[in-house]
Amino acid sequence: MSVSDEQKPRRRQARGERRVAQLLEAAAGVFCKVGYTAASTNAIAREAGVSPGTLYQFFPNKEAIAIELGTMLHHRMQEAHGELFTAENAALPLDRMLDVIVDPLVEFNCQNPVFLALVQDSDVPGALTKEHDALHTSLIQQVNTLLGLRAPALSPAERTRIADMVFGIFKAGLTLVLAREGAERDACIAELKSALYGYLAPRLGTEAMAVAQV
Amino acid sequence: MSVSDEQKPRRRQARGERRVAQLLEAAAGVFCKVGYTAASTNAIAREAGVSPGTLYQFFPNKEAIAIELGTMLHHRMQEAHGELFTAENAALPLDRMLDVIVDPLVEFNCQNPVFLALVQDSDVPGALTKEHDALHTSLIQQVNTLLGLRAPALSPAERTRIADMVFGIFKAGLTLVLAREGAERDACIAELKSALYGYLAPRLGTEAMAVAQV
Amino acid sequence: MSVSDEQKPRRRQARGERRVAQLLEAAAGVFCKVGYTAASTNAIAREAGVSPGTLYQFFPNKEAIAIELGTMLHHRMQEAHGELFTAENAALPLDRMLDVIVDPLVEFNCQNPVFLALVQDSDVPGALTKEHDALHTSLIQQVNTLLGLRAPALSPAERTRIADMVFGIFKAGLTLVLAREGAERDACIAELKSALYGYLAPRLGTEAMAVAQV
Amino acid sequence: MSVSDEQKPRRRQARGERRVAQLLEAAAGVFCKVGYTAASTNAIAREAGVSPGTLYQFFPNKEAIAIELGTMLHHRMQEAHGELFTAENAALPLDRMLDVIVDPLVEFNCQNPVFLALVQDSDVPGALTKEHDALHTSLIQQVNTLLGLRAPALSPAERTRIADMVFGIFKAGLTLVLAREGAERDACIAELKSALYGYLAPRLGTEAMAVAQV
DNA sequence: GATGAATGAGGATTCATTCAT
DNA sequence: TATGAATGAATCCTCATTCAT
Repeated sequence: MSVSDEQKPRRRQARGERRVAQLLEAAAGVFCKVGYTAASTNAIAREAGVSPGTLYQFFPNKEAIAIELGTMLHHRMQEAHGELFTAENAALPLDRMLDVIVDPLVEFNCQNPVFLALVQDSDVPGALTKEHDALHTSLIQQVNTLLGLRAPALSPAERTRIADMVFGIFKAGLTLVLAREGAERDACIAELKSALYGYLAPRLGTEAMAVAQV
Repeated sequence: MSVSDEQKPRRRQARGERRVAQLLEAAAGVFCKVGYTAASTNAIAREAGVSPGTLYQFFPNKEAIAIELGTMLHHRMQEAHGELFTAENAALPLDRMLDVIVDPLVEFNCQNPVFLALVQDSDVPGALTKEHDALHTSLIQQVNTLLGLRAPALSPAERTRIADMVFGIFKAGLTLVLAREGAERDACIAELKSALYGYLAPRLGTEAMAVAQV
Repeated sequence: MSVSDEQKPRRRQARGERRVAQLLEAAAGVFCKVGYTAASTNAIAREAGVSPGTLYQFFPNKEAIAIELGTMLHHRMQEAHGELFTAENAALPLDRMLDVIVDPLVEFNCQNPVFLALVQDSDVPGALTKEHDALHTSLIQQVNTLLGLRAPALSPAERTRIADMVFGIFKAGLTLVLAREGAERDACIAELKSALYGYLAPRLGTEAMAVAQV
Repeated sequence: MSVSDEQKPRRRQARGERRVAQLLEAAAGVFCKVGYTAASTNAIAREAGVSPGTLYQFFPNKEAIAIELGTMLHHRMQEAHGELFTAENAALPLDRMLDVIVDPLVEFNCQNPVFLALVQDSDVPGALTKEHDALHTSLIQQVNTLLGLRAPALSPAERTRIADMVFGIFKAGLTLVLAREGAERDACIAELKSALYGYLAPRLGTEAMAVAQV
């Protein structure tokens, strides 16, 4: 088949994908401004400069927007910073490990503040379903896995608890970070890392680990 | 004023206060179930067993309910546990200090889970105004003061930052605590204290302080 | 308790009941004009001269309006004409029985044409649920019972089938009747009775029955 | 005109007719499932596996689909069973006549249940315009004509009335028939014929007629 | 004070239809 | 032709708030 055979369909898809991107961006803005619950699909459509009907041609309902937005952010984050919760990183000295993981995450969240908005909805009861929670769950799972690599002696229950706590501290710190700018913001980032360090040092040790050869 | 002049109003006040209490309790239930934003005043009135009109005889609008609920919880907490952020407590060894402050706070929040719901709304943009934030602000201020007592060398900016972070960690931990029960919950409480300890130890020192005589 | 004790509540109820009546009447009009499916709750509210919100203070949804309208018509019919499917009537000569039963039914339907509109919805798939169907079911059941009195030899299956058919013929005839006026209408009524007579005569006999003494 | 001039259009017509058939079949399915009013053109297009735009390339609006579906069914019926309302059939003994006419009609409707759905819409006010009614009208006209052949003494008004009634009874019976299966269904068909027999016997006589030579 | 009826704008979502590609 | 994106009015229904009683 010729190129044009593929281009025509692509253009159609392209228009749709552009719209989807546009809508997700608009949704991001609205979610940031008023939170998921108070965000109205009409407002999102308006922000995107399209009619309500158009929105519903791409998303079956409001929650689907949040879910897709979450997925997209997840992808975007991995594209931007690669995999962060790796065995290599897990083996670094604790302070290095935190730098290497927290800095990109914070950086990403500063540029995509919806991320936090979405993830905080997980703590508002009734707002979302399990699917919506996928982003949240997946992130905690990654932390959990990293903990397993770094401290294999921890029981699964302990690991889960620590992962939950780490993620909670991260969200809390991120909230502060995003509410500040400039030097204030940087100080906050340092504070967050310090908090994580203080919490994790007794559990993970501060030294680099010997890594198994591959 | 004559006795009767005072009694009639008093009775009304009494009835009114009962109503207010009734409504606040109902609001607490609804806020916990669906969050502030999604809570409807009609639902609150229904839960309280009164008509919507009655609700509006005691509160000018939905936000006022949240505000007053916050105030009430604040009072109730002080009644239940006295002042926690005292100079005496500030002088305790860090682990004791955390026990003495965190345990009652957690205990109180387990019995009044709206507290967290309200305080978390502070992180949802658009949901509330400054007034609503009073509870939040006041609590952070108390932490701030305690930090001043415990570590007078900290700059105000540092103190504010640490207080914010401490409160963030506390909210995060509390969220986990309230989502669990029994032994799981207790382990979470320990985790929370451990996180605070790890964060604060380098800043506040772990030893008891010599207290100035009063 | 004094009379006033009862009157005050009554007045409140009275306003509501007036509204309900008003809304049901409006719904009747709209259902007649466009059918149940195409009828919009906003149109009903508009027809009743109230806001959409008011409608929903009395009915939880569109179907409930139809159900209540059906119930109300059922009651109204019994008030207007008493019980028609009685043992006495069942014992009359067939032509008399039809006069005695069909005439009041037709009369009632001429004054309440929604009845037919509602009952015909039972034949449109997807339009209604079981509850909505109650009116329909109950009427057929009454025919069924009458058949049992008149022709005890019929098997239950036969009786059900005949009742269904009788009701179907009745609806069909009624549709014709309501579409005509004056002498044409009267001729149609005669036609309907004639159809029922021709159908039932071989099954029920045409003579009066000996009735058991009471 | 050259061959190619005709072939291209022909092919298009051919493709078009396939599309039309596809769409009509899809519409039949949807109308049966939810009724004409609740059927959405989007749903029909989806069911047909084409886009909404395509649908509107063949039909100017929703009603046109119903109309054309009616026409198509009409043709299909005549193809399947030939002309039923003939002078020969009119001359048969009444029970034979009913067998000969009703059986094929019922048979056809069992295989094309949309027919009934469409024809019942004629009784839902507001749903359709005169054009939509063509199917309905034409069928009644055929009954009317048959009555004229069988009972020339009837006045036109009487004939119309009887034709309407016959058609009403037929629709009512058909509704019952289609709601049942197997032996139940057969019993219903017998019931329907019996009802028509009882109604028509006094008007048409039961004996065969002498037919004029052709 | 208390009630509950009333409001009407706004919520999510659908739909018949049109249009650019 | 076929597509599917686009529309915007209309759907059902909810909500914070007000008002007559």
